[in-house]
Amino acid sequence: MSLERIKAARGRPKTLDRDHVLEVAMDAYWKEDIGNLSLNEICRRCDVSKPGLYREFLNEDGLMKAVIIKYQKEVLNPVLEMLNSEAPFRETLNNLVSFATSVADTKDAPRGCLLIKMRESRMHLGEATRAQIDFIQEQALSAYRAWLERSQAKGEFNADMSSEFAATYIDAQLSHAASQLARGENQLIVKKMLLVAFSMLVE
Amino acid sequence: MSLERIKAARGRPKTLDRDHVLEVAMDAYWKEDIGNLSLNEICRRCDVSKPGLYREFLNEDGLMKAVIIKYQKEVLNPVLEMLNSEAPFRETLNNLVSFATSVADTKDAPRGCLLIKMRESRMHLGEATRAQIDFIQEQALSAYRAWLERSQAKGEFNADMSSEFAATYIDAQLSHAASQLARGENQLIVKKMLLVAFSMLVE
DNA sequence: GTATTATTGTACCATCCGGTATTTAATTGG
DNA sequence: CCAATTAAATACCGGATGGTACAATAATAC
Repeated sequence: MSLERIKAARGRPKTLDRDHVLEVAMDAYWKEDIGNLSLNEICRRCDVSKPGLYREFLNEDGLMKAVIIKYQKEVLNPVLEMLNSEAPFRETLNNLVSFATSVADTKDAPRGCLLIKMRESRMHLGEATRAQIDFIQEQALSAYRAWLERSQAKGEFNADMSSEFAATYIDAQLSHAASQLARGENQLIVKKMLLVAFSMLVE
Repeated sequence: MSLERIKAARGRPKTLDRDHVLEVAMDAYWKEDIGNLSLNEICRRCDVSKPGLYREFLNEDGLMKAVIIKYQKEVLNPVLEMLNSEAPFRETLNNLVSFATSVADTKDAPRGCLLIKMRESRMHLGEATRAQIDFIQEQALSAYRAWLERSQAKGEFNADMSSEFAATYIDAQLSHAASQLARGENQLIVKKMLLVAFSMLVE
């Protein structure tokens, strides 16, 4: 029995495709200049009226927050999963580097990391989006830290620095690589720089 | 004899203070979000009418180019001068780090580097400004390179990488530090990270 | 004093922005 | 068939933007 069909709602049927809007918006924020991307433009691109968008997401802040949450689920969480692997420290670190500097071969694929882009243009974001970004950031930092401490315990990571500082350093370098890619810099050079920056972590 | 007085120009005497406008604009672009700083706002702040500003600088692009040139003269060139010193490699590198992470103790002093800020918000800039930024960037990279090659010749720098790559790496790390400072991150942590990132260059 | 030259600021232009009031359309419940 | 409900899109709001037309002003040249 039960919710095969959800009771056939009351009023005029909804035609707005929430997921489609989020896909278009995520792609746009990821590839283009966040501060110069208007709600109007997004409405145009996914053929949705402005009041429709406001009904669904409340306001621009709401849309952006929904976008970053989608990004978190689809892109960031899989990365953080890598940190739970029992693979050797070196290997996981290399995986991180490879992942961060990988670029889909499609010509107009997004480059860099949407989270980092948003963090960099913090001033253009609303309250809710900012809060969500800070939350994700904290989450990531503690994931790095836990991974580093596990590696320390296994004797695979023993650089002369606190796990907290190392987590900050790794996050900073990966973020920097992401912005370089977003700015269009050469993928191989960026990767080489990351490896140099991490070289003292692996003896 | 001669140009004690410059011939007392013909028409209505100019009252617009070009230098004052440039000071105000440089300060503003340096401290605030470039993409959200309108010409109107700058006019308001230095009490100049909009047509006056357009007459002096042609357009927004012209103003920004004038600002970055002023910044180059007053801030960047002195840094590049450091690279001509005959001091040991380590010492000059440390000077670079200290300079990059120094923050005036005044509460509302600008943080980070205007050049890097502009490079990061490239999309908000006009043609002329972009060209000037690329020019400065090339200049800086070859200054780093020359310095590295001189240090190599003196046997003070011998990391296993080309001087070109090392120059790119150093520039990237210093730039990253500048954006972190601009974003308000802790000055001491940023400095510590820079030192770690450069640790493999000095043995 | 009058023409010439150059700089000034007011007041305006079209365009876009985020956000909303309002009317119209599509459906269910009775 | 008629109310109730929900979502739709048009058309608008005030305000900001980059940029300009234009008349007023202040000086020199003659």
